[in-house]
Amino acid sequence: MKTMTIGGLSERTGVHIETIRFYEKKEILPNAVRNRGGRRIYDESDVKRLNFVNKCRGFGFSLAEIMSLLSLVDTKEYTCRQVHDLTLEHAKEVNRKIVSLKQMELVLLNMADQCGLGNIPECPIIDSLFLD
Amino acid sequence: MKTMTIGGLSERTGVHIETIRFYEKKEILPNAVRNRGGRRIYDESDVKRLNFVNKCRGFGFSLAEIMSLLSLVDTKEYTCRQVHDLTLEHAKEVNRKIVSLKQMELVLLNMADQCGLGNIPECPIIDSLFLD
DNA sequence: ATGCTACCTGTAGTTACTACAGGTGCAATA
DNA sequence: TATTGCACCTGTAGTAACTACAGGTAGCAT
Repeated sequence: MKTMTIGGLSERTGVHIETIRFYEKKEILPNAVRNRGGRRIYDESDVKRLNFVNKCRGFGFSLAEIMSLLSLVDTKEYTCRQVHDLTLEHAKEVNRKIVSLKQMELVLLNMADQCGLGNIPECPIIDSLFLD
Repeated sequence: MKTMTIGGLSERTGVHIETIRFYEKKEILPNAVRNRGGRRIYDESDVKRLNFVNKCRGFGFSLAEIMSLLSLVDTKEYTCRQVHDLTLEHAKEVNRKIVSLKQMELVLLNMADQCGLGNIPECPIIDSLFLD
């Protein structure tokens, strides 16, 4: 029996109401069952699914990736190895981002380091950025 | 004398033609001078400014941040210290991203590690994501 | 004169939401 | 029972930073 309102689901999962409706429109969540008045009603299985989606988002998976994970789950046509590989693939992607951000950080810190901290308009950062 | 076409500017800077027009619309670049036929023409100062914008984007500055940097430069009302502080601020932001990505990476690798790599449907990753 | 390419404008699509506007269900209070 | 007020409804527009397209024109070479 579904009795939870969209507001209740939102509170249980920490996902904004608008985002829940957005996920439904994008077919990440199934079309919600409605009560007589036309309002969405949910139960524990909806909480589980939405938590899954939310956790995956927290790990940086895109909605497209989450959809493919969910369709594996929905059809039950997944193996542990498939999920393992997808996860590792994603971890590699995350690592690539880390590496490039680290490089960026280094350059920024170096640039800042070369500043005289003076109150004069000349600034080596601006100068170097305008070069070439 | 401006003689460079938008295609030339694009080649010189590595910035797509559409992006150059987009920057103009967003007022990051000034409205381009036009030739008799109504086409945009550029010179070396435009190359410099666009390179500045492009480098900043490469360092992860948002267009809004770049605009504020450029307006400092345009009005010549900046000091080395101001630019230094903005740069350091941004470096901190980059660092925060790195930290959270590292956490994410760790969790993903741990999850993958707990997999049996088997061809059975049961998978601890899926199970743990569906919990709570 | 013809044809080709580079250019022009304006609009729509991308990702993952968020923020409205204008209208309705539902539960509690007077 | 009537009314208030909140939670909900749909649909659209806005966000960032572009990219892609459609339908039309400039300019150059042949």
